[in-house]
Amino acid sequence: MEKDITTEEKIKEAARKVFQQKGYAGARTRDIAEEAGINLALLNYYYRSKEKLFELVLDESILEISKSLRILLNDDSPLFGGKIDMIVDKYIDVVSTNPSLPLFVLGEIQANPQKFQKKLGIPEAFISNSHLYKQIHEQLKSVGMQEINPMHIIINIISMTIFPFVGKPLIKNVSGMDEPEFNRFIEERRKFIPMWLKMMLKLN
Amino acid sequence: MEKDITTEEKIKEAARKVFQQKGYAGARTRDIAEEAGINLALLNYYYRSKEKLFELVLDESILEISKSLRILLNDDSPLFGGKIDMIVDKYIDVVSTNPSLPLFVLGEIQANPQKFQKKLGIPEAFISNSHLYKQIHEQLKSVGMQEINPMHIIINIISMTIFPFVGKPLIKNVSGMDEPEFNRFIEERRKFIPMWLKMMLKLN
DNA sequence: AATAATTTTAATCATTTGATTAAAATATTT
DNA sequence: AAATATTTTAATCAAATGATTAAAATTATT
Repeated sequence: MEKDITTEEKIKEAARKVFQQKGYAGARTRDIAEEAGINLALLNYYYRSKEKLFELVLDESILEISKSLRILLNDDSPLFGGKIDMIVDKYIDVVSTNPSLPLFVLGEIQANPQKFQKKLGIPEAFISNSHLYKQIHEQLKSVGMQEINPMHIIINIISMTIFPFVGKPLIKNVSGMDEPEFNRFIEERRKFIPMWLKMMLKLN
Repeated sequence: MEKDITTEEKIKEAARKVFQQKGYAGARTRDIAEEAGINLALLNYYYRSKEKLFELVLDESILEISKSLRILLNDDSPLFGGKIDMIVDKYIDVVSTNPSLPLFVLGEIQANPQKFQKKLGIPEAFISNSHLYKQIHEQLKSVGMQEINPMHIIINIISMTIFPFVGKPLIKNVSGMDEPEFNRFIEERRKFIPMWLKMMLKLN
């Protein structure tokens, strides 16, 4: 019983890894089986089909992304410098923990947009209902920049944080950074991104 | 003769479209043939194999990206507000013209990193030799922020510009924007991104 | 321990898919 | 116009790949 769950979980973890690296179309069920160290038939025994297994992995991936976004958006501490530091720090943590997640999900959406209409649903203008959105709106108004849609600032947080991970191989190449240098580069951004955001918001 | 080139070109354009949408693994040669309105065998007649055709499309894609980056990095006008406006404007133009290009290339790198080692080569720390890098360095020094690696600012330009395209479906979803709203959003960023960059550089 | 249920495996199937071939159609040259 | 070269097509092949099956191995139950 204990071992059953272990095998099933082992397959899902292998699937997650292979799907994230190769995408749905590029992943071979045999690759997943080998990665998991199991017989190919077991994959179908536990998960019926490649498609079903993929749906499972994808749903969990989307959930993770939603969760991290919700943390970012709905932290209810008042908006001042320290809050910006904190949410950026948390967000970088999440992305660092699963660096290939964003590119995986974005790539699958591009390959199969219609499938995601249902999966994502319409969260009723999710961002603009968030606490952070309203706080940014207030702050921008108070410094006379109410013509800026707070959405821009939120997209900037996400862009400046996630893009270095999405573009990592390319960035390492055009910058000449090696792995440790790149990691230091990311660590530096923990301080700098909040600083830049505060400038954008004329905060402090 | 005229018609030969047209057919050949038609196939390559169809391949570009299908590869960009589905990726190498997800693209069927039959899809490409159908998209081009030709018989499947013609694809192999002109390009030998799916792989060869893909290499061609990919090489051209990488070239386009390199080219746009070079424009950004090596503009030799002096660094002041107007220059920032100009390079960001140009860069948004390039990305708008081919919005699915970045995600395509980044996805293929993730699926097949080793292939890109050769393809990209090591351009001897490309960015840090650039004119823009040196200008940003000077500017940061002159306002007492020499501890900031200019690479950060360049990555910020690229992030804030490209990420909205890479993440477009997801952004539209979590923001509730429709297509025209999203386009207006991008247009707004033409003004805002230079403004934010000037704040980061304490320029003006 | 015997029986039953569950898990795992090896072998095989059927479909998809990249590629080839030989013939037909079309264009070019003589 | 005949001959030759080029382009296009329909049919087919072979390999890859997702999936199934029946039997073997293992674990749980009685």
